[in-house]
Amino acid sequence: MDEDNSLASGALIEDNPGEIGELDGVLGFHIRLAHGAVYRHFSETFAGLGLTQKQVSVLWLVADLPGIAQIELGSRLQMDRATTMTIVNRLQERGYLRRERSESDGRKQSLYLTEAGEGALVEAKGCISQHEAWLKSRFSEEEIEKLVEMLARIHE
Amino acid sequence: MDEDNSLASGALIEDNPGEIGELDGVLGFHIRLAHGAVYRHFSETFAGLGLTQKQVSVLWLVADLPGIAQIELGSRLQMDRATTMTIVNRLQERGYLRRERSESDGRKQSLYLTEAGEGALVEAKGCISQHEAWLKSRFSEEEIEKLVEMLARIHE
DNA sequence: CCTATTTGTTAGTAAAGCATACAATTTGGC
DNA sequence: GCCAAATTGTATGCTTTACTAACAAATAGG
Repeated sequence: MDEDNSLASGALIEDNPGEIGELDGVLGFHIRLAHGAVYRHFSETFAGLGLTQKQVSVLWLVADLPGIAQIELGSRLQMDRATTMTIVNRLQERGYLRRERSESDGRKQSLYLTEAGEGALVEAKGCISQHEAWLKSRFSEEEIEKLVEMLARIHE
Repeated sequence: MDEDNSLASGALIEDNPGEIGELDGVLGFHIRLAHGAVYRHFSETFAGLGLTQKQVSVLWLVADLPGIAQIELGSRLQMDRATTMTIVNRLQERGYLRRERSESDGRKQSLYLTEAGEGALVEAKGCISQHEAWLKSRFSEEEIEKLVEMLARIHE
């Protein structure tokens, strides 16, 4: 069959802008060692809600920026338009999100949370709190701050 | 279509045994923050070689344990038999790996590196060195040790 | 006003990973 | 020694994810 040279562009850092520093919101971390020894902690936190991390991210972002356009949403979460479509579609089908044509620009869809969507986000944030409690049971506040600070340094 | 409740079992920790502590071999790390702000560094290190991390892991493991059975290899890298098959197949097609029926157990395939496979692994290790140099340009040795130590604590 | 760009949408594609089914082999109870 | 059960490898097909390409509607700019 085909080869699986499926790795990305080879760029060492693939990141996005945004603010670091809020302890509030650490979802997990993940280190790869060589030899396949993958040590990680992933918050599969949202499994109980039937939500993926990406979906929660979308809800969260729409809550922060009501009326955000799909293209802007996708860009902030590093998804292309097609991928954004499928995620927004599913959230809409579940009744968590609604679309409206933007008045100022008829090409754009303005996204808003429904009440159900707000409820789901509240639940998701509850899951994050649980996860953070777990994190804090293992690491001191200084350690986590140090970790976040180190991450910030990656992007300098 | 179907829902995308594709998350794993909900287990908070999904890990594997193995030794931590060798600075030698840190391939990258990756922290997820809420709200979709994903800060990470992944070593797309092997892209230039046309190898994925999993493939390198397989080569590495076979080099360490010549004659290892597919099932054992897959288990150590947390892949099921089918996934292991495809990866081993591709590496074999490229001439990096060869299979032999185990003499002691006719069900098993014993895996060995070819010379080409050893060469590829050497190259891959070179890439890791480069990556580590990058890491060390940003973090002190104590910081990395601290990081690895923190990871170890996750699994206690 | 006409062309180029942007945005959303759909459809098709490729890769990763999994479950299932099956064959060959080994193991264990009798 | 014999037969059922378990193990291992293999092939097939499915699901999920994410991408590209093609297209339509709307906007922007000369």
